[in-house]
Amino acid sequence: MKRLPSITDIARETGVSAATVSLALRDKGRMSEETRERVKASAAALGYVPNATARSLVGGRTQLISIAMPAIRQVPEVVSSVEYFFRLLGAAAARALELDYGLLVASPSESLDRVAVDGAVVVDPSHDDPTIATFDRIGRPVVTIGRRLDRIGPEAGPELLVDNDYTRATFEVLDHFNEKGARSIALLAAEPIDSFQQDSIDAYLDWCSRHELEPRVVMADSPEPSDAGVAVEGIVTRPGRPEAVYATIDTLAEALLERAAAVGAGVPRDMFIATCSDGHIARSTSPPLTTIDEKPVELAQTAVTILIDAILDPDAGSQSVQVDTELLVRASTGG
Amino acid sequence: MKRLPSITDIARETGVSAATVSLALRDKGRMSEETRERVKASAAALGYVPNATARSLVGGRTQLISIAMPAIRQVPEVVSSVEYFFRLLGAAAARALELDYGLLVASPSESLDRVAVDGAVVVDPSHDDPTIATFDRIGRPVVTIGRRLDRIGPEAGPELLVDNDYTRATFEVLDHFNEKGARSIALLAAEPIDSFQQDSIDAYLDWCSRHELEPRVVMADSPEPSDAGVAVEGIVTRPGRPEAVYATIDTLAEALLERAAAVGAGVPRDMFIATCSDGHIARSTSPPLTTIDEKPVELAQTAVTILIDAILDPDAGSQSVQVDTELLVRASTGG
DNA sequence: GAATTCTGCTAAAACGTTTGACCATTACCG
DNA sequence: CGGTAATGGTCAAACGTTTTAGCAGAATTC
Repeated sequence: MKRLPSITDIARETGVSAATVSLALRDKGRMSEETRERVKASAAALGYVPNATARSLVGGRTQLISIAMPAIRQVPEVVSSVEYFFRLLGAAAARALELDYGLLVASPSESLDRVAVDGAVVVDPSHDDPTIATFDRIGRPVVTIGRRLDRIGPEAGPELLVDNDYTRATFEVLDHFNEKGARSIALLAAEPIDSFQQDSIDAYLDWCSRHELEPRVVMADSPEPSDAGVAVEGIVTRPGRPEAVYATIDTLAEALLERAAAVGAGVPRDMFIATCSDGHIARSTSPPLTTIDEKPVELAQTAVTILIDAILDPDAGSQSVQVDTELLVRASTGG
Repeated sequence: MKRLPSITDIARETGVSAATVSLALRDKGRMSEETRERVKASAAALGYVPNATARSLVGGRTQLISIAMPAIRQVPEVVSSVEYFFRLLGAAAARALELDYGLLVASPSESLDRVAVDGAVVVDPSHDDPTIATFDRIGRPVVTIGRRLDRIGPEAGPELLVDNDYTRATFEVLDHFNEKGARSIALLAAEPIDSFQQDSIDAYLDWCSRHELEPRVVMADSPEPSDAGVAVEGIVTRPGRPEAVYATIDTLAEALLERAAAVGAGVPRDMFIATCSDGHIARSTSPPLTTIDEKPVELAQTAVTILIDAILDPDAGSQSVQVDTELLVRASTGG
């Protein structure tokens, strides 16, 4: 790799010291306008580009943050809610760039063996995420999108959390079903259960007991349509078919819809369906699905903003922000 | 940000020099097994994490590469082919990690004002990409996924390119239409025309002239369904409706399919449709769409591999790899 | 028993930048 | 005209590593 012009080269060219060059280029320090201009001109002529590494070394900061999401590792296979994750990623990158940070794509479980980033965003953290453990230990901030299930030890830093209020969102769906006249409501979820699904299930059970309805939670082996077959079949078959189903994941709702059509159960005529994570799937089924829009763009923007605040002021305390979801009512629940 | 234990702290602890610590931890240099173990034990006890910045400064490499894709900036809006880009990104990150590199999400048009990465992958490069220009100038390798439209100046480094053979892919689709008995075939594309669409159009025109068929290229204002209305309408209306349409983008095909259904034109009964970029859209329409699978995972893996090769051996020459597409025949062309 | 090789380690330079302390000059004040 | 202030810079340390050259002593060779 060829040697790039450095601050010292400019210094030699213009006959000033390296310190002056450094200051001149960043419009700091005291010097004559003429010197400053000469330095800048020389820098431009030489095609000088500041060396971020050297800058980081003295500054102690890399201006880099990372984002870890489970979905990214499974990408070669089918990932549910691709659109959700992609939006999350895109919005995070954009916000980071605005704040003059770079965004590094990490995978969870990758327990960084070198210090390279100033902080991390972790999406849907698992309970034993080694990245989080390491970051806690070395005192680098981590903001999670979705609740942390661990929170271990006194060494853990302040809690930085961005999340949707899934309890409220679930209530909203169930109330909507109720208003539309559904009396028996089932919930369809899939392994593995993350904090989001756990919250939804809890809220569902709570809601059912308040409304004195018999809860019915059906679990699929995975969000993939092929693995959801049995669970979906069980819901859709005739005796005991619920009047409404809230599926926690869009692929589940899609599978359910297909199966319902196959056995001649009309949606929304015979059954309502709603799901979480608005995206292409929900919009393009027939009928289109009523969904909870989780506002991934806001989630990511908020997370990055909080993270960078925490980097700039390490002594600031915990921060916990809830991003409101929005119920998008579509034809699958009668418009 | 609290000061982390450094190599010097370990040196003091164990009573050896910093150089020895550095060598010990990386299993290099000559020293007694006992010393090596003592150093490692001390490092572990102190919770030492190597400082990547310092390492980069002396090594001249950051172990970081970036990936730029147009789609990432448009993410707050609707992005066509989300799945394609997400897979590209995920596969690139995974491959980079395997090779001990970090992947930075960049946006095109962001003309890096500091040197932070060792090389870049640019997806669907535009003709005036400032990132590419800068990288060329400072001698950092860039591999593009999709042909470069510029290639300016003698200073430009070797060409590093990964691409699908869209000519071949387009021929395959058209031959498939032909075999199925379609006589009039239209092509539907959308502004802005990138290298991929240009290749497809050229191939289409070529194919038509060889088969002595009248070509019919229809352009939409953008890939978004809302902007494609007029173009789609023009194709679908009765007199002169083609027997088959190849839409270069999946959202176009989807819009076309919907409009066809609306005017009572059955697919595949009255018209065949095929599209590019396999993804959820193509799989879930009814009927499902015949597509060209571009193999994004392979594209990204290859790109990252080539890039890192070029970083490790800057004097190696140009590299150009074609990744084979696969025609996935589905119901929209009669199975 | 002198020359050579091996072993185990260290010193110091280098990477490119930032920053705080300092130092000449020249200008200004009363 | 002596003292203070402003101007326009420079010096050197520091950031945490890697790497090359070298050195003292022990072991081996002939």
